[in-house]
Amino acid sequence: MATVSRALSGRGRVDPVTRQRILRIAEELGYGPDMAARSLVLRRTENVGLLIHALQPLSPHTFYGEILTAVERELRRHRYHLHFAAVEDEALPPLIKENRVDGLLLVGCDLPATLIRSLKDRGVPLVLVDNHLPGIDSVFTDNVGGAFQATAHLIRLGHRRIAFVAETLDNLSFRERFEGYRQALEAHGLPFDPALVAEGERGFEGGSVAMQRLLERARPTAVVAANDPTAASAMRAIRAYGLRVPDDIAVVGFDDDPLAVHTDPPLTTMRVFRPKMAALAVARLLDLIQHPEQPALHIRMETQLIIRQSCGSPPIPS
Amino acid sequence: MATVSRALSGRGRVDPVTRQRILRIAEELGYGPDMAARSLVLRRTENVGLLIHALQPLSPHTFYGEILTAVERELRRHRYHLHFAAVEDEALPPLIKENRVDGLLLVGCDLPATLIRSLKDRGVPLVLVDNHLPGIDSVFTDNVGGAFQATAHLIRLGHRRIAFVAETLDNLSFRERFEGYRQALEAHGLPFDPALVAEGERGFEGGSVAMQRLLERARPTAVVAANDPTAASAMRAIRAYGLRVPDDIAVVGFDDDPLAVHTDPPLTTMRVFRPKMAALAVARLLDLIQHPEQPALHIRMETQLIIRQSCGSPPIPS
DNA sequence: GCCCACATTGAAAGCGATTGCACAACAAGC
DNA sequence: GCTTGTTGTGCAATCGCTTTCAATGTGGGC
Repeated sequence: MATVSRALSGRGRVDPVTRQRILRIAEELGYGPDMAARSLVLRRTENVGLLIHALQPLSPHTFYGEILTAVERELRRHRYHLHFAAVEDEALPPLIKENRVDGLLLVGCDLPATLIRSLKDRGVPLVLVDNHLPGIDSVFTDNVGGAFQATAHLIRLGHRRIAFVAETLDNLSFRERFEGYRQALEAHGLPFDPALVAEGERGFEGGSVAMQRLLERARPTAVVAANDPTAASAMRAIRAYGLRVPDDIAVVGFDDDPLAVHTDPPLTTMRVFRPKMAALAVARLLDLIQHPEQPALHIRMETQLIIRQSCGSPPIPS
Repeated sequence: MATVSRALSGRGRVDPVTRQRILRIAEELGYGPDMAARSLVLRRTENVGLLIHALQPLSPHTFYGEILTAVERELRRHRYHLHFAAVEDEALPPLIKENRVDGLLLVGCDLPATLIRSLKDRGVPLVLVDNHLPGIDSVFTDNVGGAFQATAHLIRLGHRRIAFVAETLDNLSFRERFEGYRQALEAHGLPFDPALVAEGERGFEGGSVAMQRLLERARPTAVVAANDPTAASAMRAIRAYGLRVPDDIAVVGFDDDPLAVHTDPPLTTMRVFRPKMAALAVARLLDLIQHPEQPALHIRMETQLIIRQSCGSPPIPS
C-alpha cells in the first residue's frame, strides 16, 4: 500500500521493476488514488471553484462561457479540477464551508462585496476576474482605456455628437466604460452632454429601449455601447427608427462577443482577451494557493479595437 | 463529535436544546462537515461531473452555457455540486479514476463512444444530454421532428425549392435535422434535390461558405439551417450575393440561440428548451445514483417553432 | 426505594490514502 | 566476520467524519 502510493506519486524510493509493475496494473484497472482519502491527509483537494452571480442575464453567457472553458483548460494543464457554482446571496458557499476547493475564482463585478470580504477573512485564496477591489488579487479588463479608444475612434472618424448607451449603469464595468467615454470626449475638447447618455433595462431589449429614448430627445451621429448585445440591440432600434448604420449613426460595441460578427452590419468593437485573462487568473490563483501570504496583484489587460462595419470606413491614414 | 454529526445531519436522537446550540455555533463559525472526511466514510461525494468535448467550436458556447447554468441550478437545489470538465480523448477522466464524482452528465454528441462505453462498463451512473446511444440513459432534442416542422413551415409559406445548409454533417444532431428536412419534403410530395444540400466548414463562417457554394450552383427560395449561427452566417452570404432575406430567400434556423434576436432580420427558428432538458437530466442522474440498476430511459423533447422575421409573414390562417 | 425503559451522549472503529520510522536484505570497508 | 551504509518494503499513525455500541442519566411505575 505504502509502496503503491510511492510508486504512483514518484516520491520516495521504489524498485524500478516494482514501480513499472504497479504503474501497469494501475493503468489496466483505471486506478487513481481516491481523492477523498488523499485530500483528507494532504489537506488540499486540488479543486478550484469558479463562482458567478446566479442572476446573470443571458447576454453575458457567451462572455463567461469562454472564461469558463479557458479556466478549465488551464486548470487541467496543472492537474487541477473545476467546481462551477452560482451564488445567490451573501451566504458562505458550501464549496467553502465543506472544504471542497483550495481556492476561488470570483468572476464578474456583481458578486456581493460582503461575500468577497468574508471569504477573504476566512483566508480562502481568491482571485477576482473581470472585477477589482482593494486588497484582493484581480485580473480585469481595461474598461476605461478601451472605451476611451472606442470613443477616440469615432472622433477620428469625424463624429462630434457621440452618445453612450448601456442597459444599466448599475454595474462597475459599464460605469468604467462610461468613464472612458467621458475622458475621451474631454481629451478631444468635446463637450459632455448628459442628454446623450441613455440607460435602458436589463435583458436583450435593453439597448433598444435605451436607444429609442435617446433618439426621441437627441440625435447623435455615433453611439458607444456598453457591450455588444447592447450595441446589437441599439442597432435594431436605430433601424426601426428609419435610420441606417453606419450611414446615419455609427455604432461601436465592447467585448467582441461571438455575436458581433453576426449582426448587420458586423460590429466594430473592443476585443477582450478572455482566454488570456482566464489563464492569468488561474496561474495567479495556483500561486496563491501555494504561497498564501503575498501582497495583492492587480492585473489590468488592455483591449484591442476590432474594426468591422458598424462605424463606416476607417479613416485613411495619411 | 458524534453528537455534532447527528445534530447537523438530523439523523439519530439529539436533545433539541443541544441541537439548537450546535446549529447556532456551526452557523457562526461557517462550519460545515469536511467533504473529504465525509465522502471517505459515506462513499459518495455529492458531486456530479459535466463533461463536454474539449474541441467545441465557439458557436455552441451559448448553447452549452445555458445547459451548464441550468444544470448547476438544479444540482444546487438538491445540495449537489458540479464539476465541469472537458475531455480531449478516450482516456478515463481523472474525475472518475479518483472518485471525485458520483455520476456524469455527458453533454453533446461528439464525445467518443468508446469513452462512453468504458464509463458505462465501470458502472458510473451516466446520462447523455443532447445525444443518445442504446443502453444509456439520455435526454435529447427531437431534431428530426423539429427540422420537419421548420421545413413544413417553409412549405406552408409556399416554398418549393428549399435548401439545407450545415457547417458539417459529421455530427449526429445535424444529421438528424437533415433527416427531418428530407422527411418533410417527402411528406409534402416535394422532390429531394442533392444540389440543394450544402456543407461548409466549422467555425463562424461555416454557414457563409456553404451558402456561397449553394448560390453558385442552385437558387433556392428558402433555406433550412442546421443551427442558428449557421443561419446567421448564411444570411450574410445571401446579402453579400445581392439578395434579400426574407424577400428573395427565407431562412429558418435551429436552437433559438440568444443571437437569433440580434440578427437582421431576427431569425425564425426552432426553440430548444435547454433549462428543462438540463433539469430532466439532473433529476434522472440523481435517481440513477440512488438506484443504479434500472433500465435506460430515453427522453426526447419536442421543439417549438418561434416565428420572427427571416421567413416573411406567417401564413394567414384561413 | 428499586427496577426498568428510554433518552441522550461518548468512545471507538473504520473509510483509503500519505508518510515517518523501523526493519530486512545485501554490499562494502576494515 | 562484524560494523556500517544503502536500498527497498511494510507497519502504523493520522486526517475528520459517520455510525455502532455501550454507558450514563432521568423519570415513572410499583
